[in-house]
Amino acid sequence: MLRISCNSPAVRRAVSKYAFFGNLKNPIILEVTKRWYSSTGSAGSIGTARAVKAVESHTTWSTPHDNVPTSLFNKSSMHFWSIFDACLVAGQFERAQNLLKGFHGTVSIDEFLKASNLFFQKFEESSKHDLESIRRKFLTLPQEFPDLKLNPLSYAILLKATAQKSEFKNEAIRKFVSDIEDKVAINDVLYNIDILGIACVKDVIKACNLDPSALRTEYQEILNIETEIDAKVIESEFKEQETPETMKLGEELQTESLKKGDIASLESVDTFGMKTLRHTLIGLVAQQNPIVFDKFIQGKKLDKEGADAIFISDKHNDDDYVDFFQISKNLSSEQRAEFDQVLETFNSERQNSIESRALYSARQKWKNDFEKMKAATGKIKVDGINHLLWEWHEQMTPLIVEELKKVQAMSDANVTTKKSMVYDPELETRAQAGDRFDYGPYLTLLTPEKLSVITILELLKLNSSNGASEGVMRTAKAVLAVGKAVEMEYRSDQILKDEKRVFNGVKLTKNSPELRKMMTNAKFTFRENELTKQSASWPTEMKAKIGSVLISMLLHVAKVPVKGIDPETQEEVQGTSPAIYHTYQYLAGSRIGVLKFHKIIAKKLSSENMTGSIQPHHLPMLIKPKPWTSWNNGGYYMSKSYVMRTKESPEQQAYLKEASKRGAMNEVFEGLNVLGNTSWTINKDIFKVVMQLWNTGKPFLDIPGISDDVELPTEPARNVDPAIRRDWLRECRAIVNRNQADHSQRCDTNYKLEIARAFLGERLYFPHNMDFRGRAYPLSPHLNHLGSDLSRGLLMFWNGREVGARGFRWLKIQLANVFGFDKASFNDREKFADNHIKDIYDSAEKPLDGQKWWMTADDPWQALAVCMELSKAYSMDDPTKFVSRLPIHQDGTCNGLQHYAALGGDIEGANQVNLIPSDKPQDIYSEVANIVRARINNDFENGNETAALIKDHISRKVVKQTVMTNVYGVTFIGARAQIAKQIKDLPHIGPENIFIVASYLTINVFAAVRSLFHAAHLIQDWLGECAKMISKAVRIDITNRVAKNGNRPDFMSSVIWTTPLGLPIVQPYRDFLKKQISTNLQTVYITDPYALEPVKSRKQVSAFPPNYIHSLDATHMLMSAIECGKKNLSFAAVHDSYWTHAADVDDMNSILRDAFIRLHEVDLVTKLKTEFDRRYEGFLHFVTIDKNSEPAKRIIEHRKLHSKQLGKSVSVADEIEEERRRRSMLNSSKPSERKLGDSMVTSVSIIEEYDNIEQFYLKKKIQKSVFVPLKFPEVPPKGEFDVHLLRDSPYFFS
Amino acid sequence: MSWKLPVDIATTAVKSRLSRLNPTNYELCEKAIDLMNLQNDYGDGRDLTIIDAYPSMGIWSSALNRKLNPSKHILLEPGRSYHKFLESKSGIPAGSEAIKLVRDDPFRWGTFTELVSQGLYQPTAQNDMSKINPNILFTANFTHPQGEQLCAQYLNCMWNHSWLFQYGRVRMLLWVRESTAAKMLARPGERARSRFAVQCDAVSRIKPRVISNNTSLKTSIANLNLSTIERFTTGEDAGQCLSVEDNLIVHSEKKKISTSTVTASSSKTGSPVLLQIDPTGINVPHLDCFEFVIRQLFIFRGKPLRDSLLVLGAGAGDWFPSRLPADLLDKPPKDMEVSHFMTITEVFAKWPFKPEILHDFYDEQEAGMTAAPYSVNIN
DNA sequence: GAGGTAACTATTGATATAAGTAATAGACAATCC
DNA sequence: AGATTGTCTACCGACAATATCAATAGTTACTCC
Repeated sequence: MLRISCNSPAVRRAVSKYAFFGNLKNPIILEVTKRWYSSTGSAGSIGTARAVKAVESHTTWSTPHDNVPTSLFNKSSMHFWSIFDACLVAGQFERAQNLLKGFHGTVSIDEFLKASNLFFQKFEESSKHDLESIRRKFLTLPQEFPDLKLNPLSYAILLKATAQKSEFKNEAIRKFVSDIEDKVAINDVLYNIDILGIACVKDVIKACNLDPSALRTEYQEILNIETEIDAKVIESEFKEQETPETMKLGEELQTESLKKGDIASLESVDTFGMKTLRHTLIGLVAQQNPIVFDKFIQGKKLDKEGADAIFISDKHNDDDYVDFFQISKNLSSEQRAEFDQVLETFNSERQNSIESRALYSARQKWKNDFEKMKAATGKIKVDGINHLLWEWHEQMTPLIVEELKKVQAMSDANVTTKKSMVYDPELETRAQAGDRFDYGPYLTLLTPEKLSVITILELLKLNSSNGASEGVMRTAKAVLAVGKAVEMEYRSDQILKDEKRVFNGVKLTKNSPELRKMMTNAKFTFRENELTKQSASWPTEMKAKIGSVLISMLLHVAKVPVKGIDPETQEEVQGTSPAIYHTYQYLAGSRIGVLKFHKIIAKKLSSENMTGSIQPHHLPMLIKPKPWTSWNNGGYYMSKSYVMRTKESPEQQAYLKEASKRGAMNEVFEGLNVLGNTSWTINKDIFKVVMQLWNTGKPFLDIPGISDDVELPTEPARNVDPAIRRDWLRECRAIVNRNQADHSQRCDTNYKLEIARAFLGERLYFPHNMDFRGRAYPLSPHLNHLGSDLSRGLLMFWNGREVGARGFRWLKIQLANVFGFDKASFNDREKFADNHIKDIYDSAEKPLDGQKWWMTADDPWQALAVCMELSKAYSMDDPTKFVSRLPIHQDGTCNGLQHYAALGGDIEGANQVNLIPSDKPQDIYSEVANIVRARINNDFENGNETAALIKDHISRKVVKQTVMTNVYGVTFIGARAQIAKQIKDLPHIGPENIFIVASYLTINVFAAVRSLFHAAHLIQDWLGECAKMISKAVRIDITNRVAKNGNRPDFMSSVIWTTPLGLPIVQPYRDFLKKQISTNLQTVYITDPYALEPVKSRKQVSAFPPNYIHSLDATHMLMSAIECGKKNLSFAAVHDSYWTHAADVDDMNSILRDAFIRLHEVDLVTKLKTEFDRRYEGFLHFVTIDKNSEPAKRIIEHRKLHSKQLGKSVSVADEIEEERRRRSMLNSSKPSERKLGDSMVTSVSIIEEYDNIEQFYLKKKIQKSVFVPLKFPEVPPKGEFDVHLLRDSPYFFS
Repeated sequence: MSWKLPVDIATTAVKSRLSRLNPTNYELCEKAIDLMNLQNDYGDGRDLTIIDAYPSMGIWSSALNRKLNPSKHILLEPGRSYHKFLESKSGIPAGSEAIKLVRDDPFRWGTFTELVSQGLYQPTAQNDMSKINPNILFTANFTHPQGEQLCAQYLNCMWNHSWLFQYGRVRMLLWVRESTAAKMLARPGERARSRFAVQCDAVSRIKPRVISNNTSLKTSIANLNLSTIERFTTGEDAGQCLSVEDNLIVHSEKKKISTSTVTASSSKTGSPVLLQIDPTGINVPHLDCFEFVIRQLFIFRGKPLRDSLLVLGAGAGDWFPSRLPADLLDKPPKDMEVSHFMTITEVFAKWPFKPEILHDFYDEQEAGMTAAPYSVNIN
C-alpha cells in the first residue's frame, strides 16, 4: 500500500541536499515550513468550511508548498491602490478618504497604515493645505479608525510639514520633536530621508543639535557631501529636472508660450556636463590630435543636452554632430580610459534628460518643423509629418484641457460616488460621465501636453508594429497601448518627483565630477521611496478607458490636407480629411474594431524621417544600465523596468518577487548586468551604405520598397463562376497581406535607421531583461543585436581589441559563417575567406558599385561588416595588429538537442550535435536527410510509389525546419505542413500528390529523428508526462472551485520549476477570463489578468519540454555571461549564439564550455523530479481506468455508498473533500483519530491498495475517472556520455 | 420509373459525421410539394432537371422525384454512408438514366461546373424572365453546420447572377435549420432582422413551406419569431406553410435510428425548415456599394442611422445628412426596408470620398511574420 | 418609521456577426442526453 | 455518466471581437400601515 504522506524530516533533508549542486548555488524556492495538510486548520467539516471561505477570498497559486505570498495580488487590493494613488496625486482627497474608509477592515492593519501614510504624504504635499489642516488630519484620521497607530514614517510626514510650513522653523521643529518624544524615537523618524528630504533632515539636525552619525548609513555619504558644501555655498549649476513650462497644465500659460515660440530654449545652453567634457577633451586632445579637437570645438549640435541633442539634430552630415566614437578611437589608451569615464558622466546627464524629457523634445521637434514649414511659404512640399503632428498636438491639447476641467469640477464638487456624478444629458450620456468618474483621477496625473504627445507617439509606433496593415491597427491594441504609455510616463514622473522630494533645496556647491557622480548615484538610490515604490499597476480596463478617451480626442482633431474633386463643380479642391478614423472589419465573422490612418499618413510613416517619434523607453541607453538589484529595479533609470516579461500572470510575478526578495536571483541579475554593460556603437560605414539604399525608396535585400498604391488585379465580372471570384479575392487578400507586411517592415526599418542615426558616434548600451524562461532580451525593441541581419550589421562593439593571430582567424571564420559556409571545418572556413580576398576588397570598397559579393551572403549586412573589417586587416602589414570591433559569433549547433543529449547522457545524440570532439562539425540536418533518404530508397525498392516520387528530392533544406521544430514538440500535422511547403514547388509532384508525399515524408523524418535522438525523446516524453500529471492534478488542501463541468474538476496547478541559477519559472498557460469593457470608442474585449483560471492542460504539456530546455540554455548563457563579465570580455548573446571580440573568442569558448559542463555535471532531470515530488506532494492525479477492472468496480460501489450518505450524487469536489478528511485524520495528533483515518475508505484509499495502478489506465472506450495519488514517473536511465568530453570539442559552439 | 421509398430506414443505422437534420416524413414531403404547387411551374417534368444537394437517405428527394417526375435528377451526395440509399439497388429503378448519383461534394464550386463539363446536363439560359426557370430546380439539405454558409453564398450568387443563376431565375428549395430560416425571414423591426434578410429581400421572394410549430422552444432568436410563425399559420400568409410538430418532420421513431442522422430539433439551432426561394431576377444597382453599405450599417443595427454614419467612412457625417430624408436618418438599420438601403446606397455611390476599397480583405492569419528577427535560415 | 413594492438603472450573460473549407489523424475538451 | 461532437495541431520575443438585447441584480422613490 502506498502512503502519500512521506513528509518526513528525512525526506526533507534529502531534498534540501539538492538545493546545492556542483559549485552552483541553487536555492529551490520552495520551503515547506508546515505540513501542508494541517495548514487548512483542524479536521471536521465546520473548521474546514471556515478555512475554505478564507481561502476563496483571495488567490491561491498552483501549490501550497512554496510559501509564495498571494496577498499583494489580490484584485481588489490592486484596484484600491491604483485608484487611491491616482486620487491623491490628483488632489481628490475627499474621494481618497472615502476609498480609505472602504479599505479599512478589508486588509491587515499594516496595509491600512501604509495607505494612510500615503494619504498623509500626499495631503501634506498638496499646496492646498496649510500646517493647521495637516495637523488636523493627523488627529482626525486616527480618531476615525481607532486601530490606526501612527508609525515613524507618519511622523516624518508631519515633521516635514512642520519644518516647511512653520513661520519659525527651528522652534517649531524643536517643539515637534519634544512633543513626539514619548511616542517615537526621533532617529526612527529621521530615518525616512526619502520622505523628509535632505534639506529637512539637516534642518532638524541643526535645530535639535542631533548626532548625524546615528542616521541611516547609506545616507551618510550624501549628508556628508552636503555638510561640507554648506560651508561655502556657491552657485549651483545643477539643472533642475523641472518640467518645461510649456508642459505644464494651464491653458493661459500654454497658449502664451506656444505662440511666442521656444526657439530660444533650443539654443545652446552651456551646461555643466558640456563644460567638463570640453575641458577634458581640451586637455586630452590638445597634445594629441588637433583635427579632432577642432571638430569638437566647432561641434554645432552638441551644445544641447540629452534628448534634444539626440533627436533634434538631424545627423545628416558628419559635421552635424560630435562623433564620440571617432574621438575615443583616436586617443591613446590611457587617454581613452579617462575620456570614457568623462563621457560616462556626461552621458549620465544626457541619459537622464532623454528619459525625462523625451516627450518634450519630440514635441519641440514637431514644432520646429512646423515653423520651418511656415517660414518656407510657397514651397508646398514639406518632408516628414512632424508639422502635421504639431498641428494635431496643438488642437488636441485644448480638448484635453477641456476634459480635465470636467474632472476638476468633479473633484471640486467632492464627488465620491459614481452615482453623484453630474453631467449634461445634452452632451453626453450617463455612462460617459460614469466613466469619467473612473478614469478622471488618472487623467489628471499628466499634463495635457504630455498626454497628447504620448497619444500621438503611441499610435505612430503601433502602426509599425506587427500585424498592422497599411495604416490599420486594432482599436483594442491601440487603446491599451496608449493607456499603458500614460501609466509608464506617470511612473517616470513619480520617480522624478520622489527624487526631487529628497533633494529639494539641495545645491551642489562644487563642480567636481566626483561630487557630481556621487550626487547622481545618490539620486539613483533615492529615486524610489518606500511609499510609492509599490504602487499597483493600473487596472487594464482603466488603461483602456484612458487610452480611448485620448484617442477619440485625437481622432477628432487630426486632419490631413487632401485634394479632392468637388462633386458639384467637378473642380479640384483642397480640403482636409480625418487623418485617422475608426471603423470595423470582419474576421471570420467576428467584428474587429480598427483605427485607420489616412493613406497619406501611412505612406509617410513608411518612408520619411521619423526623428522625434520614438519613446525614450524604446531606446538604447547612453550609459550603463542601472544594475538589476531586484525584480523591478534595474534597466532604465527613469522609467520603471521589470526584470521579467511576465505576460501579466500574477503567479509568475508573485514567484519572481519572492525569489527576488529571498535573494535567490542575484546571479541571474549579475548575468543580465553583464549583457547590459557591453558597450556598442553604430557601424557608421554600414549605416552609410544602408542609407544610400534606403533613400532610393526601392527594395533592397530583405527591405521592401516604398509601396505605391496597392495594385489589385482587375475584378472579374460578377457573374463569372464563383470559384474564379474566390480566387480573385484570395489573390487580393494575399497582395494586401504582403503589402501590409511590407509596410510594417518598412516602418520598422525606418525606426531602426532613425535610432541608428540618432546614436551615430555615441556609445550605447542595451539594458536586458528576460522572458519567463530566463532567456535574455534587450529592453529597447527596435534596434538591437537580436534583431534582423540589418540591425546586427549596424552594430559593433564600442571597444576595439587587437585581433592577434587567433582573432584574425576567427574574423575570417566569421565571414564564412555569415555566408552560410558553416558546415565546414574551421580550416576550410578560414580558407573560404582567404580564397575570397578579392571579393572582400571589392565588397568593402565598393559595396554598391562593385560586384556586390556580400549581398550573396546569408546575412549580407553582417557579411559586409566583416568584409570591411577584413579588408582593413588584410591591408595592414601585420593583420594581427588590426583592432577589431566586430562581434564574432559562436553558435550552438542545435542547442536544444545539445541540452537533451547532455541530459540523457546520450552518446549517439551527443555526437550528432558536436558534444564529442571531432575534426569536422556534424551536421544533424544532413544526417537526418541521409537517414530519410536511405529509408525511402528502401521503400522504393519495395515498390512504394510515393517513395518513387520523392526519393531524389530529399535535401537538408526539406527536413531542416522539421528537425528544428521537433524540439519544440511539433506535431505530425504541423510538420507535414512545413514539408508540404518545401516540396510544393517540385514540378513532377502534382498538386494533388503533395499531401500524400508530404505525409509520407513526414513519417520518415519523424522516424529518423526519433532514431537519432532516442534518448532525447525519452526525456522529452518524460517531461511531457510530468507536465501532464501536474496539469491534471488537484490539490486537496483547499476546496476546488466548482467546476464548470460537473464530472471533471478544474485543474489549477501549472508546472513550476527552478533553474539552476535559482530563477523560478511558472508556466503562465491558463484560460483567460475575458470581459467586454465599454470605452469611448467602442467596447474592447480584454482579459482580466488577476483571475486565476484553470490551466490549459494541453498547452502546459506541449510547452513544458521546450520551456525547460530553454530555461537551461538561458541558464547556460547567463553562467557564461557572468564568467565573461569577470574576465572583462565584451559579451553579447542571442540565446544560443554567443558573441565577443575576435581576440577573445578562444577565451569565451573555454568559458562557455566550462559553464555547460558545470551545468550538466549534475543530474538535472533527477533534480527536477525531486523538485516536482516536493512541490506537488500530496496532489491527486485525475486519470481514467478500465471500468471493468477491480479497483474501478470497487470505487463504483464506494461511490454508491457515499452518494447515499450525501443524499445526492457524488461530485468530484465531494470526493476530494472525503479524501481530505481521511488525510487530516491520518495526520492527527490523536492516535484515535489516526486509527479512524486508517480504517476510513475513500476512493483514493482503494486506489492506494494497488501497487501498480498504472496497469489499469485506459484511454479509450469503457473508462472510469478516478483520482490516484500523484506520482511522477521514474526518470529515464541516463546514458554513458561524459559531458566533460565537450571541453575539447571544437564545434560544440562554432 | 418512379423512385420508391428507400429501404426501411427505421431499421438501418446510418453512421455519419455530417450532422444533418434529415426530413424523414415522406407524407409531409409530398404535402409540402403539393402546397407549393410545383407542378404548375415545371409541368410534366419533361424539361426539368433537379439538382439535389445532400439528399441523405433521399426521402425528400424521392418525394420530389415522384411528384415532379424530372427528366434528370442529379443527387450530389459526398457522404459515403448515405450512398447505399441512393444507389440503384435501393428503390431507385435500376439502369435509370434519370436519377444520377454524383459522389462529389456540392460544397466545391467545381462540382457544378463538372456536371456541365461532363455532360450530365446541358443548361440553357432562360428566355422568359417573368417566370421561374422551368428547367432547373435546385434543392438541398443545408441543415448541417456549413449549411448556412452555403445558403449565404448561393444567395450571393443570386445577386451576381452567377452559378446556377446565370441561367435565370432558378428556384431553390432548401431545408435549413430554423436558426438560419429565422435570419432569412425576419422582416424590418423584428429582432432577428439581419443583413442576411435584407439580402434575401433584395433579390428574391422567400417563403417557409414547412415549419415546426413547437412553440415551447420559441424563445431564442435562433428560432422562428412567433410573429413569423403566426404570419404563416394564422396570419396574412396562412395556408402557405405547413406547420407541424418537429417530430413529424423528421422521424417519430428515432429510437430505432442512429441519433446522428435523424436528430430532431436541438434547442440551439431548431428543427429543420423548408424554404422556397424564388429569385426575382432583379439587378441590384451599385452592387459593391450596396454590399458595403449593408455590411457596415448592420454593425450598429440598433442605432439611428444618424449616429452611426461614420461606419460608412471617414467624413460620412458631412456627406449624408443633407442628402437623406430626416426620417430615414432616424431609423436604425434593423427597421429599414430594402428600399431604404437602396436610397442610402445611391447617395453613397455618389460620394467622392467614399472608401476606395469596399471589400473586406482583412486577414489575420498570414499577416506579419516576414520581419521575423531570427527567421528560419533555410539552406 | 418600517416595510414593502413599483419603477428604474446598472451589470451580466447570451448571441449574432461573415460567408469558401481543403485535404488528412489523434488527443483532448466540451456538450448533450 | 458516457458517448458524441468539436477543436487544434511549434517554444519564446508579441494577447486581445464587439454590438445588442434580455435577464438579473441593485437602487431609489413612493405608498401604506
